[in-house]
Order: sequence, then structure tokens, then C-alpha cells
Amino acid sequence: MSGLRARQKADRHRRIIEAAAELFREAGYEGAKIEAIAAQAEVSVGTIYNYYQNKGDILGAIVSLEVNEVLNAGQGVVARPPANVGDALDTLIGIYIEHSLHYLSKEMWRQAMAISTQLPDSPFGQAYTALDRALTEQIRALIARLQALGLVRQDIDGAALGELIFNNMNMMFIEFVKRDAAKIPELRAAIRRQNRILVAAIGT
Amino acid sequence: MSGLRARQKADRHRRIIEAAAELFREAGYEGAKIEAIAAQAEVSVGTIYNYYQNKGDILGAIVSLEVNEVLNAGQGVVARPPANVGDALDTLIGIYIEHSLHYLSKEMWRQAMAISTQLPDSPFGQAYTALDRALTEQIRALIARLQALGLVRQDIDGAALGELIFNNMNMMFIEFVKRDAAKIPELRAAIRRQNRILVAAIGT
DNA sequence: TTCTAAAATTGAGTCAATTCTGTTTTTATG
DNA sequence: CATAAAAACAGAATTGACTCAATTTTAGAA
Repeated sequence: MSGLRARQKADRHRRIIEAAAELFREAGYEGAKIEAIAAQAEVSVGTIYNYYQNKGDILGAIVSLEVNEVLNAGQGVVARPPANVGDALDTLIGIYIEHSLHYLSKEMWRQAMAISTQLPDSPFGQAYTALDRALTEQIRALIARLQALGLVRQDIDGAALGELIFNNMNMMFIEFVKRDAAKIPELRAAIRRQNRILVAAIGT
Repeated sequence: MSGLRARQKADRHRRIIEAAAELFREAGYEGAKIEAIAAQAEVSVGTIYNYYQNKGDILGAIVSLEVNEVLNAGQGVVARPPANVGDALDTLIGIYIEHSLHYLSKEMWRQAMAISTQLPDSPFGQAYTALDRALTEQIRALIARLQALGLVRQDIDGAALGELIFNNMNMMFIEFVKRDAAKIPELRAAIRRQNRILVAAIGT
């Protein structure tokens, strides 16, 4: 099929996202007015609201792109993890963190996180929760892999451990985006230090 | 001194907070209009903005009251902790969680958390970060206490451990307030399960 | 090709937070 | 006491996200 209508729709979606991404980057989330996004995308304000429930959902679409790339990159580590528990965790978490500021500024992350807690039932709120879950799941998968390789004790509660590691990392990341001065290497070092306690407890 | 001006100021502060707390509870954060708060407090809209930078800061003042009570209650546990690492952590965390919904609804917590990430440099954003730090510090103090009592190994990195426990608990609490259906006993059970991994690793 | 129902678009209008400017109240001084 | 400076107040005006009724475009049947 792919009628005219469907093509125009996809095209408008793309134009809105591109316009928003550009303006968010240039002017910040608050600074990017809906009217400006509409003008840049060559649609009307009403049309934007036909495609997205609110301004946050536009940002949400951009965040989803970013996180999905990260999840993809993480798969490689899960498939072939370094032969050392600490390094394996550090490598996976490193991918998450290093990738995180590619498309999104700290300010955009702050807004995205804020919206996802403020409106947990909006389309974006639910999508963000699902992304968090997917990341937790991937850490859990890494632990299962390490258990299969005999690097992590079999009697460890993998589900609880995955959540613990993800929750700690995520909270550290939240604090990281809240402070503009915070640097990536310091964030990684702090998380490594925290995980060291766990690594000592679960390794064979 | 305590001139008329200072007294009126304190009185207006109190009236605004009381009016806001009542309306937030009744109508929710978004539902409580600034005009309504102003009317209820018998001041003008302009005056409210003279006292608080924005609507979020009013909520922030209420949240601070709540968290400070919690910190206070926690001190008792740190002073005389149960003679078992798992129970000690569970007791302290229990106090935090059970107290959390006394004055604040889940919706108010969501708003407060959102604002604190959205505007980390606003008065409330900074206050919220300080409160988080104080809670982390209290968990750290409990661990130090348990180490002094010989219940936790001396060679454990107490600072990192405190952060790990707080970050995990906080993230679980965030997810808890995001889901209206989530219940306190389940939250506590989930955190206990996660902490069990740590308890096994650090106990003597 | 022509016509009609459904889908999509438009932009002026609404609503509520925040800002701004002129007025009033308080304080401190002679 | 009178009064000028400082502080606080009031509420009208501004701003920007979001809504909605009217209009335009598309798909597909005749």
C-alpha cells in the first residue's frame, strides 16, 4: 500500500522530530517554543499535537532513539563479556554512559527524566519505564552469562542483583546529569567503586 | 528586634504553606491554582512570587518538612540498631518508607522529584539534593555503627556501601510513587531481597 | 471523472504560571 | 512627629502550552 497519506504522515513525523531535536539542542527544552518547532517543521501547531500528546512526548521520541542504540551496543558485551566480573560490568556500564550524551544534552536528559516521573502514564512515561526495564534486563542477562561461564556463583539471586546494579547506576546517572560540572570519568570511577563491593561478594 | 515586618513575613509564609498543603492534598499539584492558593492564604499572587520563586518551591517547602521528620526518626535506629545487619537496614529503611506518605501523596512526590531533576539549581532543587545526601549520610552512619559493634566487617568501604544502599532504595521508591497501585509491603520486600545480597557479603 | 465520508490540518482562542509596574506599608532618621 | 528610603504588595499584562471548531485533503466507490 504505502499510500500518499501514510507517506506524508511518516514525513511529517520525521520533520517534527528533526526540527525539535535541532531546537532543543540550540535553545534547550524550555527555550524551544512549540510555535518555533512547528514553523521549522513546516506544519501547524495543531498538527504537532495531532502527532504527539504534548511537548514531552516529542522529547520522548528522541530519547527512545538514543536508548535503543545503547541497548543495541550493549548486546555485544553480553554476548562476549570480558573474562572478569568487574571488567564485564564496567564495560557494559561504560557503553551506557559514554553513549548517553551523543544526541542528548544533560538538560534534555533532565527534562526527560522529570517528565517520566511527572507523567508516568503518558506515552513517554510508559516508554521510559520500559526502557529502564530493558536496561535492567540486559544487566541481568550479563549476570546470567557470567554465571554460565562460571565467573559468578550459581547461588546468587541474579534478578535482585541486576536490579541493584541498575538502580545504583541509574541514580548515579541522575545525579550526574543534574550537575553540569560532573564529568564522565568521575561518574564511572564512582560506580566502579560501588560495584567493587558486589563483585567481591558474587565472584567465584 | 522582631519588628512588625518580620512577624508579618513569618505569618504570610505560614499561611501560604498551609493553604498550599491543603489545596495540593485536595486538588493535586496541578489542580491547585496559584490564584486559589493566594486567595486561601489571603495574599495576592504577586506576594506568593515574592516569597517563592515558583510553584515548585512551595511544594519543596512542604517536602522538606516531611523529610526532616524522617531524618529525625531515623536517628533513633542509628543510635540503637537491631543486633543483626539485615534487620538494622530493614528497620531504618522501613522508617523512611512508612513515613513517606504521611503528608505527601504519591502525586506530590512525583511532582517534587520531577522538579528537583528539572531545576536542580532552584532553591528547592538544591534543598532536595541536600536531603538525599543527608539520608545517604544516615545510612552510612548506621553502617559505621554496625562496624563499631562488630556486626559488619571492618574492611568494607562504608561510604560506597551507603551510597549503593541509598541509591537502590531511592530508585525503588521512585518507581513506587510512579505506580499508584504499588503497595508499601511489596516495596519493602523487594528492597529486602536486594539488600540480602549485600548483607551476605558484608556481615562478619 | 465525480462525489462523499473519513482523516488530517489549521490557527485563533483558552487557561494558568510567571513577570512587571505602580502603590502602599514599614522602618529609620532628623 | 514628619519624611524619605527601602521593602513588600497588588493585580493587570504577558507568555507559551495546549484545545477545538472550521476547513482542506485524501481514499475509494460509483
